[in-house]
Amino acid sequence: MVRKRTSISDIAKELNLAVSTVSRALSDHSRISEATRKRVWELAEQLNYQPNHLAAALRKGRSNTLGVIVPNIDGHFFALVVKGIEEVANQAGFNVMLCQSNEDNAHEAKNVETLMNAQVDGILVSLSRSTHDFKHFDKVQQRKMPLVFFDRILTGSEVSAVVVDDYQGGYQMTKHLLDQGRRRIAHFGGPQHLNIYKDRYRGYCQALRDADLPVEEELVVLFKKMSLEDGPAGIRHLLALPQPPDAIFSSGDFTAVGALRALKQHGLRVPQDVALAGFGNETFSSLTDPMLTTVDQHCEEMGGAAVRLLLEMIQERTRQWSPRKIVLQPRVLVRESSAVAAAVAVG
Amino acid sequence: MVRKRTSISDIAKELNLAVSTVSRALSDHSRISEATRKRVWELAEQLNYQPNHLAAALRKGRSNTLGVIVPNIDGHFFALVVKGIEEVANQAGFNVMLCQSNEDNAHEAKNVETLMNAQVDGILVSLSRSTHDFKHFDKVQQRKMPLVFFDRILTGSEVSAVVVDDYQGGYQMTKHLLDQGRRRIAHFGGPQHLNIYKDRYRGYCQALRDADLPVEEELVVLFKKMSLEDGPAGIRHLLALPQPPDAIFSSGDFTAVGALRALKQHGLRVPQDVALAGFGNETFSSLTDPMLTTVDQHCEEMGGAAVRLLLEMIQERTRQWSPRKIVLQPRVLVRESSAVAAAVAVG
DNA sequence: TTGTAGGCGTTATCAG
DNA sequence: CTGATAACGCCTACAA
Repeated sequence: MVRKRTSISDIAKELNLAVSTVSRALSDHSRISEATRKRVWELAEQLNYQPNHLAAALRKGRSNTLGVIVPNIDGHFFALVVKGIEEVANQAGFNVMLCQSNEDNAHEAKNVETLMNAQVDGILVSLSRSTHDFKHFDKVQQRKMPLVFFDRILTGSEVSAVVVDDYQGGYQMTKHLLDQGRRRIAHFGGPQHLNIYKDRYRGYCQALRDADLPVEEELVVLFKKMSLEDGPAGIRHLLALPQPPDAIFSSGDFTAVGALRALKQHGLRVPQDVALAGFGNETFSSLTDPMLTTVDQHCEEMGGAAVRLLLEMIQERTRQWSPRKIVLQPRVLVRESSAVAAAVAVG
Repeated sequence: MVRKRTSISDIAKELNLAVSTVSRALSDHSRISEATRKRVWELAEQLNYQPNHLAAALRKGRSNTLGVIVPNIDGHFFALVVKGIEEVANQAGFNVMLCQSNEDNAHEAKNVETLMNAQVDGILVSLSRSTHDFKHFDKVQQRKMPLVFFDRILTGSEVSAVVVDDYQGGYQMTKHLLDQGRRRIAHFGGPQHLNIYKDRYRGYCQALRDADLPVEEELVVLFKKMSLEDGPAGIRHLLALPQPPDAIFSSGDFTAVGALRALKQHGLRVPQDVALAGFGNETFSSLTDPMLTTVDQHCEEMGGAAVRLLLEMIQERTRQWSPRKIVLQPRVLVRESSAVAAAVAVG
């Protein structure tokens, strides 16, 4: 007794109506007599009718599904962004198809293909760390498929995007460390072809300059992955200097925590000997001892904003969008690792 | 100049073939002359033909999409499970549609509707913490839509599922604490209608009994959410006892870390005064000071296994599946918070 | 080996 | 206000 789904035509037959009439009754759209509208709805309810979205999608040319590509989902940041994306998308009646690039360029390209084939109505992307060019997005743009980037984009690219003002984040954080009286501030940074790491670094530099301090090359350490393990490596480098730093601003929380552990092992006290600040407000950053000063990026808002931007593009009939950028202001969270007297949020 | 996507019939026209021939050539399926096969593929390539999956899905009655419902995605556990799900699903040519229930029953019910309407070929679910019954899954089963639960299921329910042997996890962890010489071991648990919390608790009880120790009611604290904030609350309760515990086994890492912080604030040393163990191997559990002993659940494997089970069900033509359960063995990770001499992984 | 025809479930466009 | 009919793009008997 395998029940087939009831379709619009089942209802039509039962009620001696034309399918088109039923369709209209169901979608409330055109002019329909209240009487038949009611009859149709009641029977639909009774037969537990569920519209076949695939058919509708095929007919209408839109699937009501958004594609999302993120480097990964097991970090705090993207998990929250995805949460924001999903929430807003669902509210607007869109489903979300999720893909992870695993920080891999080739995988990302495959994801793009997948989503295009799945006929999504638009794509949201945050670039993988190994992505240096846009060529796998060419097809998307040729197809005039709405495309919005978030957080990670290529430096200097002209695309629609929602990003955090990483420059401000880097600037404010460095300024905070300066305000604490620190003068030799080191920096742990990530790959500079990604806007986020580049901008944080730029903010750091500018803050130093504004304080009439030089940017000392030996105090800047750039990593490829900004992983936990990079922390100890960075610390080794810094402590080997003739004049080690009295503060470190890391462009990522993972590396910061790695550094924290390494500093402790070297017998240095945080923040007394070395102040430490991260970036990203990962879950664990408030669970370390001392708790890590970091920068919050409004992850969920970012996801929501990205979806709204994408939906706008989808709604516009003229498929000629000019790149539009939304910039969110980050927030410095001062915690124990940077302030001798623990303080509250700033900015 | 809005390019329409090229369809199978465009190719057919261009090559003076029937659409069916092209279709077959493209899917390599039936017997086709090598010559035309080649011609078709070449033109397809040249025109950058992309199959319209919606149409195929409509025709074949399967969308090659799996639906996933998780309580949330911003914790380590589900993020990793989803990663595993996605990986295996993609390899098998399936897309993943993601929904979060936000630990809310009503939201979960809505998610189910959404996925059914999206015509997914099967659904993977981990129950929200506020879900006490299966009634919103009735329709899924009526429709004979493949359904697999993972991790969180209702205690004693007969469904296909992939779970961790939480009983063993609880047992082994408690045994580990006993092996460390602890005799008054407290337990922080979660809602008992969920298998995971119930089984961890059962394991705890049995380990005590096997050591000829009583399960003392005052040492067992059950929480609704197992959040970070529950930790301090639990600690307050335990320290107010005439005879406080010398160890705590928490059914979740968050509560454990909250407890860790509270213990420190009370001037107690971990593990010297109180040994502490969590459950879940959250990212942060290895970043605390001391590092937290916990239980790893093979999250990604769980996701993969769940997908494989679901795919099996999808492939079976007879839509008469008998509930099948896969049980993964957890792994106790001994770290600083429970062992005076830090040790290695056990089990 | 290839072509013909019908249909998956909806929606849109015409008439009536 | 309602009905008939033609797509949407693809697949699959069945026929040639």
